[in-house]
Amino acid sequence: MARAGLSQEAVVDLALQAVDEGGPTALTLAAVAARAGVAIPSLYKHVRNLAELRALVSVRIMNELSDLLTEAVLGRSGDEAVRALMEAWRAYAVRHPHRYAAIIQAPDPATAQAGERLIGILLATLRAYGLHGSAAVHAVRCLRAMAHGFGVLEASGAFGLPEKLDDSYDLLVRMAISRLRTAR
Amino acid sequence: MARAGLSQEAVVDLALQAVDEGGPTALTLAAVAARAGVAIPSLYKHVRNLAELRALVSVRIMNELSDLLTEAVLGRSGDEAVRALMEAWRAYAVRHPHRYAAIIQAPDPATAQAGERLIGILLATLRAYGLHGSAAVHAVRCLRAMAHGFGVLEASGAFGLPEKLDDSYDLLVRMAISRLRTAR
DNA sequence: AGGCATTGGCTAATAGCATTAGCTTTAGGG
DNA sequence: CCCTAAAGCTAATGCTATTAGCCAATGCCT
Repeated sequence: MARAGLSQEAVVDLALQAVDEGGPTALTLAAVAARAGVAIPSLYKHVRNLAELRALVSVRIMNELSDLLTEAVLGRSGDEAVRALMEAWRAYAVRHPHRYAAIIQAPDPATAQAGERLIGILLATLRAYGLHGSAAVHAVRCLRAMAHGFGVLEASGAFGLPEKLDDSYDLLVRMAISRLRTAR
Repeated sequence: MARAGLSQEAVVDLALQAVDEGGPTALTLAAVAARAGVAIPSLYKHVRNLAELRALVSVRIMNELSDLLTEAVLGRSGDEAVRALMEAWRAYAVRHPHRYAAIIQAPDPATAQAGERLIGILLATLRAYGLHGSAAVHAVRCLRAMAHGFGVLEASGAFGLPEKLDDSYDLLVRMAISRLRTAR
């Protein structure tokens, strides 16, 4: 029998595909195996169990987001960088709502590391405001809470009113920026 | 055989208990039935299926939160009201992290209604700033994104650094308030 | 080239879950 | 006192993850 030529990478790819199409609850070993054209137990050769697969998916998503944020702040600084960062963040959540909804996982070492990378990007962006140490940490947490909260709510359809979401997000970003400038 | 004397209310009570102890994934018909001292299929006399039970739990949680927020703003207005509101919100998420994590559900009519009640409270609180119509809607969305984002991240243990979370949240609230005052 | 260990696939079996069907018993109102 | 509606039950189905153990393909080493 010809081998399918799977790998952990490939399995995670297919898992992401499943998430994109059916949301986080559609990430099932059966769905991934079907996509791979393989029997379910074969997946255990590449992944310890479903929990690990979920963690791997989460890490992949966080890294994807980190890449986009890095690209967004390249060549910018200060308010402009923060605005670009926040816009890129939301753009990712809007473009891949299901994927974004799958980002939250039980805390485990692998995802923690991916999360630290994300935080590092934010910290670097805030250096332009002269924020270091604890002040920067607090500011980063605020940016995360804002972007993540908006992303989660938007992705889950919690904003039902007809007002434009772009305008709401714009206000949110201005809330962040104005305080950052004075919080030096 | 003596009846257990269940009701939809009682089933939701037990479901909430299960969520509190084991998180959203612990909300299973088996767990609820065990708590009720009843066979699993008996639950279907009180609840259409697991999805409906989840929605009912979500509604219950949102209403609980709404009650707390209402109480928090009673007798206050303006900045003080917003600060009390945000503090109460976070306090709920901290006190019941698992419960808070179970709040997000697929959009359905019942939860939508509970969500509108929450939004109504926020809108009323913002009236003190002279915010009406669209401006108020945008501001409400920002408050929701901030409080919810922080709550989700804190409840899931995403804030690992030693800096005090109280201070981070305080900065977040100040970000909101300062812009609200000038956004009239 | 040939042997052989490693690897990646398989089938079969188990156990937990939700859901449905259909039966029995309880409780309470005429 | 009956008898109907509600609330419980058991049994059966089908989906899920997971484990055990088998077999074939791959590729390295001589």
